Amino acid sequence: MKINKGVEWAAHACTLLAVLPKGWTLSAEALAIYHQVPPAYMAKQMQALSRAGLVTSQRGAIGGYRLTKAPSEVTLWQIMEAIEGSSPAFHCTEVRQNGPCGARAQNCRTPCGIAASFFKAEQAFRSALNEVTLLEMMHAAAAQSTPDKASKIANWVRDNSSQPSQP
Amino acid sequence: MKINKGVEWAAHACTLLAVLPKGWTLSAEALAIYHQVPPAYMAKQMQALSRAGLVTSQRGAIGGYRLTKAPSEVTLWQIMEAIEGSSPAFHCTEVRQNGPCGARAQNCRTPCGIAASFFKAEQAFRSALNEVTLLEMMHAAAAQSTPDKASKIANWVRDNSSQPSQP
DNA sequence: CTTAATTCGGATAATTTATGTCCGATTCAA
DNA sequence: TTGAATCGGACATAAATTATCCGAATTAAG
Repeated sequence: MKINKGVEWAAHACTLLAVLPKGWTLSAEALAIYHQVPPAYMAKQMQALSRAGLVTSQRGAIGGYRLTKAPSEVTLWQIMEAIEGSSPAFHCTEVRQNGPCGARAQNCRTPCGIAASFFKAEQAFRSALNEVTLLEMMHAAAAQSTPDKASKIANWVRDNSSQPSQP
Repeated sequence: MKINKGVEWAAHACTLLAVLPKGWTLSAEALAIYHQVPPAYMAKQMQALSRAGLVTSQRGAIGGYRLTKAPSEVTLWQIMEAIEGSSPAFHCTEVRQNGPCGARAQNCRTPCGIAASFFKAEQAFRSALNEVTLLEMMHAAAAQSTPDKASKIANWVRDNSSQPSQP
């Protein structure tokens, strides 16, 4: 069981987008440079976030991404789900129906004890991630940051973000 | 994020070993036939369970596997850990130290908010699996079984298990 | 209105991991 | 001694992750 690297990148990218002035955008390339990760792959994660509706993309000359919702309305699970999909990690292959003593399909309407336990555990996992919002991650990052670093970030964001004209 | 197929097989195998008369064993091949899965790959999972100490292997003629502990002392997490290993699913690559605004390593002694949240969620996952014992899985399987199937299993186990001599 | 610049987005390779197989060395009962 | 069975590693295959490329779309500027 391993969580995609893209989930980590997407979470950090969203945290950075959250500190952006309202209406401004950061391009996928800028996000890749900021986090020092492969640009094309970073772009792929952003596209997944866009498909999931967590970010809005702005095309064209000074385009980029911005958050769709307020940071308090975005959870870590939503970000992970956008990248990894929502299918369960434990995929029951109905082993109980196999072999010389296999059960009939008609007696397998409800999941077996093993599958049920894994579903429950995964639900606990999702719930824990759903309780963490982007706002809290921003605060956690700010708490670990130094004043020096904070201004460095503010300057970099100012120099690398853009404000598309409003329609 | 996907859980190895072997985890499911190992869980079912342990559930079957749990109904075995005390001291008797089932070979990896018998377990593979019972669950209708590739014998060599089933054997690989059993070897992992053996390394983890959950089952005891008996080599030689009429050898096989038996549970090491009582079913009430074996949890679903122990089985999963034996197959998948205990390394976390979320591997933090310390993205915060990268790029133009990267933090210094000396300021990264504690995990960032994102990594901490994932660790917590994984802990919830593990705890949920740790609360499910093999005994409960036996009971769940028995509850879903029919009298007809129960005797079928009993007969099959009688015909395919063996009782090594005690030292 | 045209052009050039810049972006997103899907299609496409490369790499890593998971899955599945095979065979010799070892162990034990008959 | 022999045969049966396991263990463990080495070896193929399939799948998923990781990474890259290039066209279509969009927009600012000339």
